[in-house]
Amino acid sequence: MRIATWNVNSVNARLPTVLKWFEEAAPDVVCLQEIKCIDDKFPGDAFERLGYNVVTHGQKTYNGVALLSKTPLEDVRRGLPGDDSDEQARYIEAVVSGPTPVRVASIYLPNGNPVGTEKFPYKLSWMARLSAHARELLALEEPLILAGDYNVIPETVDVAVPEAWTGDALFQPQSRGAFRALKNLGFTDAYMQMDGSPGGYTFWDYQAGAWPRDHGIRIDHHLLSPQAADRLTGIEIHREVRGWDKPSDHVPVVASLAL
DNA sequence: ATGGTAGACCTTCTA
Repeated sequence: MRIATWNVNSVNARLPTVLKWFEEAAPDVVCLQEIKCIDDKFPGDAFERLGYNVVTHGQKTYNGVALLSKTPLEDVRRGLPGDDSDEQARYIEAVVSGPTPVRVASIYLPNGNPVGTEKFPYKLSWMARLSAHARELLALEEPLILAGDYNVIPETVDVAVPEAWTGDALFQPQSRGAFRALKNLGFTDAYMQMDGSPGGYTFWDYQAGAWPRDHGIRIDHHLLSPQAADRLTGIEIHREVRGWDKPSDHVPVVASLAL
């Protein structure tokens, strides 16, 4: 089973590109982020025609996440628990049915910039809520994958030009520490487990020639529970997609599991 | 030259 995560930066602006990748890569499960539309505006028909079941947690203009799967999605949760006043659509979770069911979450972690505004503590409190929820999910002792745009550069090897990111929320010690704390609950970072080589970037800014200069960062991650990590067989970063027409600034990342 | 691009959408916010 191949499980992908992709921040598409508007599913409607990018629909032909997204569908092209789906047809070429034929993933079994996809976690989308930044769909940038409400549920009613999500182009579900186009994905259903390709054989996917679709669940969304959308929002007008900003954010929005979705899960797509070739097999039915059950036990759907929309929104991260822990703060009923949080109106940002950044989390959806479901169980992918099959011989070995696997629980999958599509995560769009807050960016947090600029540091020094209310956005940064929002990021950190959202990460604390994610860790609290993840702890409960780990207690189920099931195959579990938390995949998405974490908006965290874990280590210096995960950024081409570290000095350009020192003041950025994605590379703050607090952000990186919170990511390590989440991982240390018992998760495996699929990329580090299967590859781990420097330069495994998943995002290149639209500005300042970041893509042609390969000034990227690795911020899209699959975190696997022990029951999922034991079945992990590979990780692929589809970086060529960044060179397509009208690309997202993120590329798809695909984890393979023996399920 | 305090830059540069992209998307939603109504003038500015988010990234």
